[in-house]
Amino acid sequence: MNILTIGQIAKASGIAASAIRYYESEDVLPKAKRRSGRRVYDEGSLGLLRAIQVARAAGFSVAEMRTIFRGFSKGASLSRMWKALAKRKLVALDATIKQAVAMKAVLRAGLKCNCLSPADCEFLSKSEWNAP
Amino acid sequence: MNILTIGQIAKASGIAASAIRYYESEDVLPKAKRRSGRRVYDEGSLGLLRAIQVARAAGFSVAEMRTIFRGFSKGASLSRMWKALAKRKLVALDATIKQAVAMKAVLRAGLKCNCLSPADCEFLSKSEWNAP
DNA sequence: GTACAACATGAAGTGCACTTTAAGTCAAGA
DNA sequence: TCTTGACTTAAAGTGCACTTCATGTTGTAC
Repeated sequence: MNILTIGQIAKASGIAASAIRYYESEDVLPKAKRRSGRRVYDEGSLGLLRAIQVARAAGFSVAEMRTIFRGFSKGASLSRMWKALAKRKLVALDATIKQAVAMKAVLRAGLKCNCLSPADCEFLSKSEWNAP
Repeated sequence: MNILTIGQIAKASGIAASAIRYYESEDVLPKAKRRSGRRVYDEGSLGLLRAIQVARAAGFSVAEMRTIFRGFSKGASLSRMWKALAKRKLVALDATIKQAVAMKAVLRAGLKCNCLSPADCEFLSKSEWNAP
């Protein structure tokens, strides 16, 4: 396992170096080892950064990622928090997927629809997708 | 169709009145008619607000919603913009769904996994889900 | 050994999406 | 009529997730 500078993992992961420093300061990433002041990383960190990318894209906040990623290795009570958050998030992700599917339906219909305004668009007023 | 005050649609839609005024100011919502200064709405507006909720949840920005919702009724060139945005968004929504599915896999694995840290979690380092 | 790019830190700045505040207007009920 | 609460506006404030800046240090190439 060869070592990487922050610039190198930044490039490799597609996450800005400033963002990586920010995640470290926010305790989402563990404090990187320093070699004469500079952060050094290994390839394992790259996997973690990709996990962060996925989590962000899936709508996790920085605070949530702190719990998710730092909770991996911690003891019983933190682990319970982790599991509780993970379960809530699984539900939230299903909601996200449902919303995305609904919005896809809106857009596809919009691409075909010739209504004059959203307010009296027959499709928009249909209740299936804009349910309570 | 009975008329509604901003407080009433706010309650009915679950969107704060301040947010509704904000959407109007940002030209996402059409300017509401005023009755002695106060905004008045009809039930059609409720459908539009729900559409906005779905769009927000699906990751649309306010600027995008302006194009999406105000573009419904406009002429040829705006309609072309609308269609272009809608197509791009359909692609983006598929990406969102994929990310959500990936994160669900991460979380489900995490709920079963006994690794000591994310950095050396065998699952996290698996490449299927954290692909390029 | 000197120049320069890449790094370090802390603080301040940015953009988005609202919310809150301040000061005033309006309408309906006691 | 008076009070109360829901409304109006413009402007300022908030929280998040970073980015940029100012200043200083380090490692490598020449």
